[in-house]
Amino acid sequence: MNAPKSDFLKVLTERGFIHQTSDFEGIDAAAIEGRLTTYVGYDCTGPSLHVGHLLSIMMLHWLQETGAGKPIALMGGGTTRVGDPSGKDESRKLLTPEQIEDNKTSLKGVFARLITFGDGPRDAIMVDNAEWLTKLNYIEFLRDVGRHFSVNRMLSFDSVKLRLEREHELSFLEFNYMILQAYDFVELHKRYGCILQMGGSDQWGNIVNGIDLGRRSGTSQLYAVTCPLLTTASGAKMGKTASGAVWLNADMLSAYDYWQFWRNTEDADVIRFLKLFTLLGMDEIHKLAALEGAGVNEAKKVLATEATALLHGREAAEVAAETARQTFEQGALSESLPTVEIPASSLDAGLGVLTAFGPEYAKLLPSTGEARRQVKSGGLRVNDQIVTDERGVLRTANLTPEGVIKLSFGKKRHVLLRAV
RNA sequence: GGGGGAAUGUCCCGAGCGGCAAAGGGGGCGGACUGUAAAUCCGCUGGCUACGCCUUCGUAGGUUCGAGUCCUACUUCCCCCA
Repeated sequence: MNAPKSDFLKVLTERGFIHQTSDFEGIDAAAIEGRLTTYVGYDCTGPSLHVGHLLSIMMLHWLQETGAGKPIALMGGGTTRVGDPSGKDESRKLLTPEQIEDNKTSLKGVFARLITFGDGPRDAIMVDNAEWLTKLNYIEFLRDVGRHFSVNRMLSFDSVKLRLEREHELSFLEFNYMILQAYDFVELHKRYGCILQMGGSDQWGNIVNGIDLGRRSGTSQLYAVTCPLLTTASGAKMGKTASGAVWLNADMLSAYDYWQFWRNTEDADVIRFLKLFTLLGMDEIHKLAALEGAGVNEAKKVLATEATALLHGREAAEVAAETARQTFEQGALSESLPTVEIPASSLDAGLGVLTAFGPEYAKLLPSTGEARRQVKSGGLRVNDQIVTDERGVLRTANLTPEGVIKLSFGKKRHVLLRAV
């Protein structure tokens, strides 16, 4: 591939967003003319998106930022009713239309942080494929769309092949997912002149299906861009913290925890992530790249703060950074650590340590059994004192002058219990 | 249509003569070492009102003092014959 001429592809290329493209020159030309109306689809399977989705949202951001075209965030209100079989062994249990609707509402907020919505020609729009998918007539659909798909070929796609090879059930319902996604692409072209679909590298097959369907239905040339699948340098799938997925919604994962997630990046990933997940200029990133040894920690802090600021706002990011500084660098007690309120009466009565760490209170551990094991391996601390007695009890006397009890699990996770 | 196999700890892979909370990996978590990193080493890896109790081996029954293990039926998948 030749050097890109458009700002859009320049940025995407130098920041490492591109895994595969269907026609680099063609996309480049359309971007220069500013007519690269582009969509990315998001399923509504959960109440929040997670870091894995962030990559494609960033691509939409750059699309808009460089004036390459109009971003379309497609909510899969319709396709979610079918379920994408990609990469999963089991069928997901079907969500009710109500759940999907709730999820959709919950997902929306994140996009506005990174792309500008509105009515102008370059403003982003959000559409829901339920709008057209739920109105389809089966026989008509089969005749117009179904005839363009070869089952022989569909069977060869990874999403399908994986299930078949592993002897797992693949329902006819899920089998149709890729057809619907292809149809979406063509429909978005008809409605909004959309000519590019972006997505994760696992979506390549599905996107190309859409391009093929477009050609056969007489649309103009459609394009595909995929981004790499996110993994850490040591090969692990990215997007999990110790406490679970890295959600983008603030009510699912606090700004502090989000900041911590980025702070704990492996050395080898810092620069790559700065390019992908922050808006810092390349020259600035190159400066950070020069840091070595323990100095890399400075780059990690920048990464954490910038990434958090994008999603949760600058102020929340600064607070998270400061909380971390006090907690980790000074070993002091920061009152802005995640806090759980407990009735003062339960301290008067005495609260079992194991219970305090468990799912009812601090939620640092999933069960008291797990808490018990952690006591044995010295992983729990109360006010920085290692817990040695699993039958220990927290009382009012354990409250610090600030009126809290600091519970720590491992070296990195801390929760304050505040008596009220 | 006939014959032969398979399903195990709800993260995955995988052993399991009738006494089994069930071998071993991987992954995950904790500890040590570090820099809130990686690599390495050690420990842990069903639940609970906890020297005891409860729930787990595809589903439902049965035999037995006792079943993951034996029998019957069912479900799903694989292989061979037609």
